[in-house]
Amino acid sequence: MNIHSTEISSAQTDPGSKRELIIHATIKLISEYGFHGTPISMIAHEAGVGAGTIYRYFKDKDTLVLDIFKVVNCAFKQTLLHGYDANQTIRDRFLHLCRGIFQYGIQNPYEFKFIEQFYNSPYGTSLRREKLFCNCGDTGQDLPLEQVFAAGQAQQVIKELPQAALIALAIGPIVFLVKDSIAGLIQLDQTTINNTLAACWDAIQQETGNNRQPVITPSSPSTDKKP
Amino acid sequence: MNIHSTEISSAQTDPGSKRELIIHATIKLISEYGFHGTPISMIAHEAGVGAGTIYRYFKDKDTLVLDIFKVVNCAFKQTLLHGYDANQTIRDRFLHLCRGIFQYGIQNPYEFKFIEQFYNSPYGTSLRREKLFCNCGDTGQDLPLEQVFAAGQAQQVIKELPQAALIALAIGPIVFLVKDSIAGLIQLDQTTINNTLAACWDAIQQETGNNRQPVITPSSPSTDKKP
DNA sequence: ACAGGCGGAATGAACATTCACTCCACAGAA
DNA sequence: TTCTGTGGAGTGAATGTTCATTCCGCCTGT
Repeated sequence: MNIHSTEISSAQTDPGSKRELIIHATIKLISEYGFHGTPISMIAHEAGVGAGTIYRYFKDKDTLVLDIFKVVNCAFKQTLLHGYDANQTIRDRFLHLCRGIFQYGIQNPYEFKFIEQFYNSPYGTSLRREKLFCNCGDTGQDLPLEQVFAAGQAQQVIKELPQAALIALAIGPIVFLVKDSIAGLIQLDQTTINNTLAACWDAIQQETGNNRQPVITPSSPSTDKKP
Repeated sequence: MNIHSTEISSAQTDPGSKRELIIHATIKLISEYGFHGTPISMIAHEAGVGAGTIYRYFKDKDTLVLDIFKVVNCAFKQTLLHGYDANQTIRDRFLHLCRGIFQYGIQNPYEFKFIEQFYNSPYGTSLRREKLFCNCGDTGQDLPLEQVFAAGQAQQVIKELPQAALIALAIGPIVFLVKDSIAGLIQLDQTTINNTLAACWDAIQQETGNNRQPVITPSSPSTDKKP
């Protein structure tokens, strides 16, 4: 068997093995310095292995990072689905998923920043464009958050905005805040998290009527491109 | 006079000059590939100048990027303040600033991603931590968005959340959406922008009473760290 | 002719990757 | 049990490449 295969064996999940040491060192360093900012020599040093050892487990630096991303991204998604109940209300399902992102980010700062880095890299965006990034066991269909939005819009509980905008309104603030937390710029307590999650819900929920204010454009007349 | 000084002279703002060509090439490439991902040779080629020429205008690669960041970041802030009226309502001032970010990002995708990259780099976060990043003519005081939040909280128009959370709720979705737009994943029309801005306001505004729902924590009992 | 901006080859440092070697666990012979 | 041969994990110096930076000669305007 080729040792470079991505098949999961006991040797590949045993913590303390060279392979796991390399993976953790890579996640930690790349989350901080980025792909091009972390030489193999630095990874080897952080992992406490020889540089050559890394090439016993991974074909090259690209493969190393790509393989790790797949594993970390899948684990992240699995975490979100833990305890997820499709029979709950739209709001509760939404809060469950968003809270999951929050908690994952706080508990796994290196993995969180690693995923972030990857998604914002040229490779990440091309993956996202081709929708190839969701083959971790799920069938390539919509993410649960997108299902919640679709269901919520059908029930007129969630605003009629493009999916991308809803995702931005939900995830954007969380990613922003978690990054600040990881950077040590703020200290997140449970109350702030709860209130922020509630605010995210306020952003996407469809109000039932009364005093909705229109958004007027004061300066620019109308710069629509495609109506 | 030292040519490496950051003082602004006519030679430094004339578009079409070697210096400007280098700056624009750097912004474009670094916004796409990041600092370590863009060699000087690539910048020289993109700018259509010799590699050595870059060192006639900038001491080294670090200085090049840092100098550009200062200029771009200041220009960005100036754009936001254009047409800003401190006598408007909290909501209108908020929308003005957020709309400005949106428009700046769409009209200046390279500069936008460049700023993003920088803020998320180790250098950027340390700058943010030390609050040194706002010396572009302003007096180092709070950003206008923070002033709006403070005033809004005093008037009980804006939620009692930490400033960092309010900023995340306001800017997070916009950054998220603009990045998707730049990556070509979505097409932003003015209606979507308006509705997203309104949703951002919904996220931070203090509701006047009635049916506020509490956010309950289903699984975790209470993981507060500092009450 | 000459001063200085400019390009790009030259330079040395840092990098990704390779490879000849060491070390160790274990199987089989004695 | 002890000795010995073997295979494969592990190593880090060696290799060739790429990078940031320097330097020198060309070329243009005066």
